[in-house]
Amino acid sequence: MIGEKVMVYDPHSTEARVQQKWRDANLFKTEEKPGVPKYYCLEMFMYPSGRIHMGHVRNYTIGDVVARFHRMRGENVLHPMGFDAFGLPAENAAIKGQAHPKEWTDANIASMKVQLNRLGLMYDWEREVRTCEPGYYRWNQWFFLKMMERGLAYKAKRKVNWCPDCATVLANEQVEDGSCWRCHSQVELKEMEQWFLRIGNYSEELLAGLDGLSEWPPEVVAMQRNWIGRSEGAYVDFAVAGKSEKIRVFTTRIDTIYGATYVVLAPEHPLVEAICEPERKQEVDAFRAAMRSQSTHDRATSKEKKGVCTGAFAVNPFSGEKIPVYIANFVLMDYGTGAIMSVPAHDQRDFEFAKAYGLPIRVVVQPGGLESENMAEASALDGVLQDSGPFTGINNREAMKLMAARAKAEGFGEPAVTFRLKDWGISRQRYWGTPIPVINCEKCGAVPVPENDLPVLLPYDVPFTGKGESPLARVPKFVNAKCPRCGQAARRETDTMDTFVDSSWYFLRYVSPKEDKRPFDPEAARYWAPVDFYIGGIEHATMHLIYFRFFTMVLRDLGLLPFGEPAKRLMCQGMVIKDGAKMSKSLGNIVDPDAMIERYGADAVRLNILFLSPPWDQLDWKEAGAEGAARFLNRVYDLIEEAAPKLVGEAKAPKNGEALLLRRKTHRAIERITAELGQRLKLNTAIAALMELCNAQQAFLSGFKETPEERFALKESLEALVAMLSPFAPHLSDELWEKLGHEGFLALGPWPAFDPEIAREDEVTLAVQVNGKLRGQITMPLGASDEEVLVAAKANPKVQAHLEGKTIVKELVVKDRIVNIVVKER
RNA sequence: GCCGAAGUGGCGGAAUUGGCAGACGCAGGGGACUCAAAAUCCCCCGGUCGCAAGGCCUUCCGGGUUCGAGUCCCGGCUUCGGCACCA
Repeated sequence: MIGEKVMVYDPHSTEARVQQKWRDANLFKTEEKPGVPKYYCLEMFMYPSGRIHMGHVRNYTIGDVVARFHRMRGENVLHPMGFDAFGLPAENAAIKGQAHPKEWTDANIASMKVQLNRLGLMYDWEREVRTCEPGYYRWNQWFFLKMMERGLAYKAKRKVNWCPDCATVLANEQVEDGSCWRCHSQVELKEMEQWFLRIGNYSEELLAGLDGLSEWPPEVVAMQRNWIGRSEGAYVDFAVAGKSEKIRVFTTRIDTIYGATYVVLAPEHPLVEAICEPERKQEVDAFRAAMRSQSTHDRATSKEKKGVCTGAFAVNPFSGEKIPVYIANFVLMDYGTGAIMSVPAHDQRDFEFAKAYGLPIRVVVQPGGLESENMAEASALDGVLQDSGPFTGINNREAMKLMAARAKAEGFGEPAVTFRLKDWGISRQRYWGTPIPVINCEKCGAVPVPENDLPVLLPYDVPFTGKGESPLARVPKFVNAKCPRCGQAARRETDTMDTFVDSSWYFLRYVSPKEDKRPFDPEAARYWAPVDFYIGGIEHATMHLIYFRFFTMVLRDLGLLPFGEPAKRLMCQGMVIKDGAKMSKSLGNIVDPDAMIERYGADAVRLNILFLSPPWDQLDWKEAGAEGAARFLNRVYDLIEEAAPKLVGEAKAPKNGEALLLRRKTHRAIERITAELGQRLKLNTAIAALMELCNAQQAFLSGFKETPEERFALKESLEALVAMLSPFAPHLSDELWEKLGHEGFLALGPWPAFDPEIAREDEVTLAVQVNGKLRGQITMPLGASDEEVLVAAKANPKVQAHLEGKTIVKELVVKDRIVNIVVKER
């Protein structure tokens, strides 16, 4: 009975006291230690929105547990935190007149740091990175200049999302169901000059690199693969009858080219003007205008195939056949060549369009029994070519290669690979971001700012109206500049960079955050990078995590890094929801971590959020669970309080009895928990194992006989429990470690050593089945022979009852596990 | 539509990857302690038949492979994510 205890532990005073000790000892400071194995544990840094939420608590607690575990095992752990401090919410606060983005951001960071520290997270704050500081963003500008030098950054006119009411460009993320997220007016497409980074140059490597990411979640790898969207096929040039123009199409099914019955251009295709017959011009112009005014959203969601004929005819280079040229809504300008050959018999979209406009359908790939006249849908099956000139009778897969080769040989096409991944548009008409380091000169064009003039500082005093172009355009001191090339008056670029640029290389800044001559110290980077373990939300699978990989490859090609992949292992933690819905202000179901900590203490909050489910599963937050976690911590506290005084005295390793059994349980727990934390990362079952060990210790203590053997076993077991609890509940553990007579901090170890000799069972319980049904259990020495096991199994009365009057057909023994006796009626 | 993940007690979830389904915890029921309550401690807790011993059923549904399937294969249903006219 432990029940008489009056004093229960108070998490608040304990946590405050222990944290003070950590601070006094500067326990979380990190530096390179040559020769000591390093471990770089990184959680995606946070946007300083003002308050942390349960998603942050989960993400950062997972990272903290892993970081602490590795540190306890003697590795040199880098575990930094910083702030993704540029971005729209800060600017919106300014537009609403609340505060300048800088003040708003700084205040939020200050309060969020307090919240993070309350959780007891092991961060080396001397390495903190804030992307809105000139010391950080100047390197964004520097990378941009390097990319310009290499032709990886370029300016081009592209269509962007445009909100007519706010008179500004919106990022894709700011378009909600085709409407402006702020004023809800319909978003239009507008052509604007934008800066792009040539991520497309890295398509092949980004794709190939996925094969090496064996420690990334397969679903993230799959998402990236789809996003990159590699597609093998061929370009084919169709001459336009009676004109000099040629239409280049991209197709993955060149084998079906004899079945092409028309050609379609995207409405925006530059050739439309030139090839359109005069009598069709009016109709064509009207259609193009209609497409132009249609929102991105409407165009993407309406599946109806619509188009008009241009009156022109294209010549099939294989057959010489003349087929009509259309423009239609389902052909996109920004994929392939913006033009397709249509084969209605073998492509569903082409089929639908042909049906709607009465165009011929012609089967050329015959899988067997297919008739052009009565098809209900297109056929994508393989087969033998028919009506295909010299290729008739050849298998279509074979024909693909032959036909692409022929196109190349005859000069009207070539094999080709296209990607869905598009170059990365980084221009934002915003204030709170990295100024793009370019000066626009009437004579010299877009001229890079000389390296020596970096950083291009973001001016402080700007008008925040929320209307029109970037607020920077209204700051004459910023805009007016001299062309670095010719010295004439020129205009500074007023767009700022997408904030995904900031987060693409922050992991490298942490290795030498104070460096001011270079973005990072290459020596330190060689020591710490790449990241060993990276944790964040899956929502970044095709955004941040692609940019992050792309930047690493570019930096490698700039000679700054010896590797091209930024993170070895990735975990995406699951979303935290409440009552089946995502936590949000509008639903009023936000759980405030501060209130939870107030009630149960940081240790209990940490333990609870990890115990409820595996880290990668969605988690429905239950407040009741925190009570369970707090209860467990209290039990551990009581246990140590009661046991500690009894541990003083002679201790000797037991050879048998209850004490040996406790040692066995202890070492099995060490084995299990070490594997969970080191490899599997199912932190919930690691906690369950701690609870089981604690239960065993309580039972042991209630019958404690205070012999040297029992003392030895209990002391070892309690020390293991407290040490293994410490990554999860670091405050209480440090306190209890002291009660057990130790000095120092558990963050520094030791992690308990596992002894397989002690963990090994000498007896096992085997299940005995008859015809696959459990009928009894037998206890045998470990490693008992099949014969011995069968004798014992058949001697078991419950088993016997089921063998009586039957013939044994087969006997199976799985060593140390199970016996199955198969019988049939006599 | 395509790609991916998942479906186990009242609930969150376990199950060493083919070997005793339901660990650990939450909620619930019963008891102890208490004048009483809280806290704590002990016992029970998938369904069903049975006084009991015990039997039968049970991992979304239907088939299959196997001595043996939550786990593997085929077909279907449901939920959640991602992409979405990508030629």
